Amino acid sequence: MKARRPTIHDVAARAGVSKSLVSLALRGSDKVSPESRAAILAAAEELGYRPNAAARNLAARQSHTIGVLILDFHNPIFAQVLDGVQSVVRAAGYNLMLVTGNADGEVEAAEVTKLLEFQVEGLILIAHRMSGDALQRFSEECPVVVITRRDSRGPDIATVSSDDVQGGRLATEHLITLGHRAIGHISGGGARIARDREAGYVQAMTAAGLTPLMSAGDFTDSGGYSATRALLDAHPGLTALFVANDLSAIGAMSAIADTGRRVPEDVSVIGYDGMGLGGIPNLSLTTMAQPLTEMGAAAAEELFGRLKNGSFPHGNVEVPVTLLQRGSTAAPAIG
Amino acid sequence: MKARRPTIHDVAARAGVSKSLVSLALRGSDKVSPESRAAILAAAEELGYRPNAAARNLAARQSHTIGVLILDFHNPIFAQVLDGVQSVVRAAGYNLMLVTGNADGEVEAAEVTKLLEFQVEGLILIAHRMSGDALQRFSEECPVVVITRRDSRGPDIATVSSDDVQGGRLATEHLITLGHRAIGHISGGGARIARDREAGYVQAMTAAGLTPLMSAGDFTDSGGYSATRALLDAHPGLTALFVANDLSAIGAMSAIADTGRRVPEDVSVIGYDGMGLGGIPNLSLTTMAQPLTEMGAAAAEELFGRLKNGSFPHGNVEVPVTLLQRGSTAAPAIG
DNA sequence: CCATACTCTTGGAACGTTCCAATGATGGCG
DNA sequence: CGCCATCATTGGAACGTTCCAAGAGTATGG
Repeated sequence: MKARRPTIHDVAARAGVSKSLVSLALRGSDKVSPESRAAILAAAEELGYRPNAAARNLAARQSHTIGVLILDFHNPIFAQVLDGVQSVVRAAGYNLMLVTGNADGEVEAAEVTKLLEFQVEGLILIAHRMSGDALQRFSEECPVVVITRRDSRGPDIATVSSDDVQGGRLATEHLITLGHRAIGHISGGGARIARDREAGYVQAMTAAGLTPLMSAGDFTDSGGYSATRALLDAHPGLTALFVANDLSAIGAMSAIADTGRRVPEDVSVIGYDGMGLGGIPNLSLTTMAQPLTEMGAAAAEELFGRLKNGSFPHGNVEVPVTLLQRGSTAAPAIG
Repeated sequence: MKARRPTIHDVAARAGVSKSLVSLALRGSDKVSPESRAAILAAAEELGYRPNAAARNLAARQSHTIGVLILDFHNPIFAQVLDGVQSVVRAAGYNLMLVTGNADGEVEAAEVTKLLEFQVEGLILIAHRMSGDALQRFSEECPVVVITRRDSRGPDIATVSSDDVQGGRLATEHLITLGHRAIGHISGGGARIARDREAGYVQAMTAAGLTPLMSAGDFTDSGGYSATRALLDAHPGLTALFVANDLSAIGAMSAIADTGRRVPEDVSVIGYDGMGLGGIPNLSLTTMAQPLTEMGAAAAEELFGRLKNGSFPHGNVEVPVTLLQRGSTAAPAIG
């Protein structure tokens, strides 16, 4: 079958030097004579030599690798966050190991465990569903930065998040200001962030003397669709909807269309996240926007600050959510 | 700072056995006495022992890991493909290492190189932009399965793809059958797949005696948007558009809306891919659908077949594209 | 001309596992 | 009672690197 991969010894033999010098030369040390370097590079090239990362990490006792957990690849907002993470990590010359647990806390913990077995030097969680306990245990082994959630804190845990309660409040107030009274909420389920946004909604409604009307989605497009169908069946008089995230809001708008209503003429819709797709005028979804790519970059900066200087530069970064008014919200029809 | 991580030796000492027995017990061998097993498990637990993957892979001379390259995390269709890959890989008890080159062939090659340094046993490319040469070289080091592209073949390369020329033809013929004559095409740029779909479009148009009218996008939503604006400016009389992929089609629909036209009353739009979001009635995008998750699963099956039996079960899998007629296409307005 | 410094190079000891051949203990059987 | 098979266990040699202390050779300065 396939021949054994050439090792550093093979390169050394072919170049007529010791393995130590090959190691030095290949890593670009300046204490290798030009002739030796040339011979070594040529030998490596001819043999098709490829260093063994396992051996390198083992011997060097460090991996130069950051582990990243992504909540869900189907939601494009996480790709935007990942862009920010990746640019900083690449600039620092580090590697990235990327995993997902498909929004299941148990699977996530198993995947993160694998990352730790690979000796990652730090962990960035682009949202997650793990228990506080699990997170705490992981943070004892390497520094952790959590994006979007802020419920677990500690000396080895940094967070990059926004105020979801406030965001939920602002979104609801936008609808109230437009003149809506019958305002529903499609929640994101039991997750922490979902409950915060929901709490903001309830606060704003209560403060305005209005009755909260809710239906539970799950942050997915199809979940948003069915929750909206249910809520519209129960309360046909709704004129506005605050949906827990943009992906669900896309589903909600479909549900609205399917009941013969128009957006925003019959029902206004505001989402949450500021996803790229939402920026497309066609969807034209009014939303509470988070600076997604910046959040990813900030998380990576926190981590490298910690890796270099022993402590997180900020520890807990709070980014603003801003109302991005587009075409899916309007004043209610008179009557 | 942090204490040195406990090793297998520490566990052995604490359990009062040899390191070899610990290794055996931890891997679930049946030739370890129940008492020893219990003692070892307890010791490992108490010390918080975590095996070192680098050492394991080095000593075992295998990584039990599959490398996966994803073209672009922003396009949700690849998440669907990944679902299929992941389910098969997990069922086989293998690990996954996931990378992306942000649709840049050079970066992709660099990322794949890192995967090979980690001794991945196989490679799945969920679309890619690398040169045939680069691909060939990689395939000499481990078996490769390419999804969506079929232009590189060889004994160590399998493909899972559909007939993009045919798909482009079918999409165009759908519009022709509806009665359209002024049919434009928003292409995906110079990539192989893009050119194939474009070729199908040109074939169908020519066969029907119609003039092809094209504008180059780049498979992204914003690229689709601007290419569509340009094409509509140049040819205001267009009544239908075949767009190279769904993500671009979403952008195209926005552009159409921004010029004051409606879909499908003024302009029909057909996309390509069958992305999940397209299934939402609101977007309601007619599309040429590929069985995305199945394609991912099929790719993984090919790879494991090769790993187990030395040869790919099929080598080149062709999946069908089917017309998924939804609300974005209709007969042209009379006049 | 010798001591010193500097440049380049080297062999061996790690790193934390797995694998293997070998060892000791136990029990059944003729 | 001795022999053999079976079972549980062991130490040492890999795996392919990096790191380190030390060596060889050459130039520098007194």
